[in-house]
Amino acid sequence: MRMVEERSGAAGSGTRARTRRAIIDAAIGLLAGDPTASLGDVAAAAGVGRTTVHRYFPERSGLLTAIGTDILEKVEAATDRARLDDGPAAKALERLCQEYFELGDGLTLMFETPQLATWSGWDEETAADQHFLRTVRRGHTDGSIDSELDEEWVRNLVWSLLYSAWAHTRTAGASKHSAMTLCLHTLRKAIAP
Amino acid sequence: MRMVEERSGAAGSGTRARTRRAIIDAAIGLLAGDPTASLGDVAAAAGVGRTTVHRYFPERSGLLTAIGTDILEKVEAATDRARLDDGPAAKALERLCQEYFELGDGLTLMFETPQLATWSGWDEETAADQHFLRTVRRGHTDGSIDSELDEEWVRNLVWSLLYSAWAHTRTAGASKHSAMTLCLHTLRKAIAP
DNA sequence: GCTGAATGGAACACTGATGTTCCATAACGG
DNA sequence: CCGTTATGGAACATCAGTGTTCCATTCAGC
Repeated sequence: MRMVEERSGAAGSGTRARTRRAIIDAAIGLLAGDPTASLGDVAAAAGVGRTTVHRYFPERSGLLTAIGTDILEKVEAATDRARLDDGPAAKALERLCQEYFELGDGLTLMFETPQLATWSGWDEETAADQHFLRTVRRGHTDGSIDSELDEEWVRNLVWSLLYSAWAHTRTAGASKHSAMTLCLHTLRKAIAP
Repeated sequence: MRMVEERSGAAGSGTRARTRRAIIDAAIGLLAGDPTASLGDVAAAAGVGRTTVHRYFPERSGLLTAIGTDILEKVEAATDRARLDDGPAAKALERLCQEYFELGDGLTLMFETPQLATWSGWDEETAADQHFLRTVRRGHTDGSIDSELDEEWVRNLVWSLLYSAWAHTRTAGASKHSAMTLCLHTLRKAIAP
């Protein structure tokens, strides 16, 4: 018998936690390429049986929610690492850009997820989101960000550039580094006053 | 009996052409919001019976192909209207941006369509695409476009900004005009040398 | 090595979308 | 006004994905 475990996010016994991660990671990688992939495909990609997937996520929506939560956590962690409150706001956004870029497939998924499921956490104001918007406003004040660009537009812009950068590595076959360079170069000029 | 008609794109008799357009337009509007919408939903949105949809497009993929072709035509037309060869290349891109912006839902769909169907026409070099890339190169020469940004990156950038602009009207509830202003403002700064 | 937890696979019922056929009715056009 | 053309709706077969159950097997940890 096991105690309460299986609460909110993480799993309990080592084996279960590992299997759960394997499924979620495989699902993120697979759904980023094809949001309509079946649970059977996810199971195959994770290297487990379809039955096992259903054991961890009785309903498809449960898996989707778990993915959403997982990505959200990664976003929060990346935001923390970017130390948004240090130095000029414009520089902070560049650091954030680099951190977010490392999210990889999770990034792609965030663009396509609205179609996957009506995931409740997106439009809600997350801590990371608020911190971002606050930083843009700080940039308006400290003069490092063009004050003609309101916060929401800058947020959209950053996400778009990140998406473009990833697309650039795929379509133009560019290296991650050169894509990031272009991305930052463009961001810097776009938000400069 | 009807003659050859029904060739490549357009339909034949007036009534058929009108119904066909109604279905395609409804499908574009609907699929832009939910790419997984069923043919029954499309029929309802178009104000016709599900049977009629199947009569025009025996298979779902046929409808998807028709949509792709339709959007592609609109893109070509918009590109022509932008008169890319007139004036400084940077200004030409701004005009193009404005024209593309008017594509509306078609724009949204172009981002999500790769998942809808393996539509052959996307990666193929269309006339509009080549004209675009050529214009960017012209901008590198005439000094109106930052030569550190290669053609493909500028193309990705323009599409991203357009997507952002539309997203901005939805999420931030901005007017089309103010979204376009932000979009152009940002593009101008981003591509300036 | 032993025991319970974890897994894989087969078999099943269920659902929603797709695609087809047929017929009665409405609209179009000369 | 009449015949052709286009349409709507019902009924049907089919199919793929989902979710469930059961059982034999394997694995992990003590």
